[in-house]
Amino acid sequence: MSRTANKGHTTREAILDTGIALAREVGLGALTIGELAERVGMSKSGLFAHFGAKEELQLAVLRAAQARFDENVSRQAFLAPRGLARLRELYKRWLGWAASNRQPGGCLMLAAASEFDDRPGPVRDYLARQQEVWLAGLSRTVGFAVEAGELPENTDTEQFAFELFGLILSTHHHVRLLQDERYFALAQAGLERLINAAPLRKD
Amino acid sequence: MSRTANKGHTTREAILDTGIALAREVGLGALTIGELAERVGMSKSGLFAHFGAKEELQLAVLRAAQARFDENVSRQAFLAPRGLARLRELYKRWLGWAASNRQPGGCLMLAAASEFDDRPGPVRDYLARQQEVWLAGLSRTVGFAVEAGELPENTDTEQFAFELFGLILSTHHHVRLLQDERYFALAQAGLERLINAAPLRKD
DNA sequence: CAATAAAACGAACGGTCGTGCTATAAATTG
DNA sequence: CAATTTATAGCACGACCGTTCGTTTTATTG
Repeated sequence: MSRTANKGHTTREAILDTGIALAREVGLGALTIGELAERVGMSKSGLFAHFGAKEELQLAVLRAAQARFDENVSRQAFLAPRGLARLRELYKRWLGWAASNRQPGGCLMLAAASEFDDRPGPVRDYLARQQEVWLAGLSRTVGFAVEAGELPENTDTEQFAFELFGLILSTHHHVRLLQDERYFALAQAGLERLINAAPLRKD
Repeated sequence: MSRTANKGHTTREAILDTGIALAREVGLGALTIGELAERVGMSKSGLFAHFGAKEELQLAVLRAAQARFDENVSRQAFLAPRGLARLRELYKRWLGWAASNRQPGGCLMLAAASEFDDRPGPVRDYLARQQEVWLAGLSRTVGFAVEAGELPENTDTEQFAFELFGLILSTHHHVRLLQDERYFALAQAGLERLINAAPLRKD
């Protein structure tokens, strides 16, 4: 017994890999079992047996995408020391993940959030939960820069995180729709303005 | 002959009204002729005859939504005098349009852009074109405030517009996904920071 | 009102959807 | 290697998809 890999587990991973790619192209809602099975090279029913329901497949794809995001963005950025260094590293990796058009489809979580924000159910719940966690993590990362004395003491970290998110979204939107890499420069300038004129708490 | 209204034109308008609402709920790509026909109260084939192809229906729905946006946001904001007054009015109306959850589905154009940014074709082309026009209009509106002396003379209007768009997107994203009206306050603070610490040209 | 044009319908088409079942093939275990 | 669990395939189902076509109803016009 090779511990990590039953046959089932192995093919399941392969399915999710291809599923992420396919969902990026057509959208998570339009992800179809037949098309996915064909790409993976197995039968519809064989693939279906792994998940038992379409919605379970969607959730599994989403969880797999989230795991890759955590690995490539969060975990890597956490290798940088607390403060502006980590914040900058996080922003750079996040931007690369979300708006890079090296691979088609952009960020699956952002696309899925936009697609499912009006469809109650487990998918939406999962996305909302992850979003809350991510926002809180962002605020904390900004907070470390405050603690390090690299941002004003009364910086509004939530406001900072909210605006940082907006910069990512604007870049994502414009790069993907208008296919113009020029927007990365605007994203960079936006971060610098956030740092140099950070939003302050009102009280 | 009542000039504006053949029977055909009238029902076409009704179809588009309902079509906008339905597309907001399920997404423009998942907009279905049968479901739409049922909601309008007519036969599938009868409805289909108005457009001749699914893609034409999608484009027609998109154009109708754009017309409503222009009417309720752009045109109304242009009643305010050039400068910060108009900019603030535009922002307020845009925010209300995009992120208000009084009616379900949020902004159709934003959702459609996210859905179609990877599907080449007329729908994507239309969305990209409208996006360029809108960004240019935003920059010009900011420029008027510069001309009025209400923003620094060397304000980077494109950067300003890009960041303004990010604030709208961040609000849209968070309000719709997390159902928390609190984010409107962050949107407002973001605009004030843009005005009080406007991005400047590098040269 | 009659003639004509426009609009809506109903039925059917080939496809694909998600999802059950039953049988077979492959991997794992003793 | 034999026994058994696990994974995959094949087939069928009802439902709905976009689209076509011929017919019927409704508006418009002279």
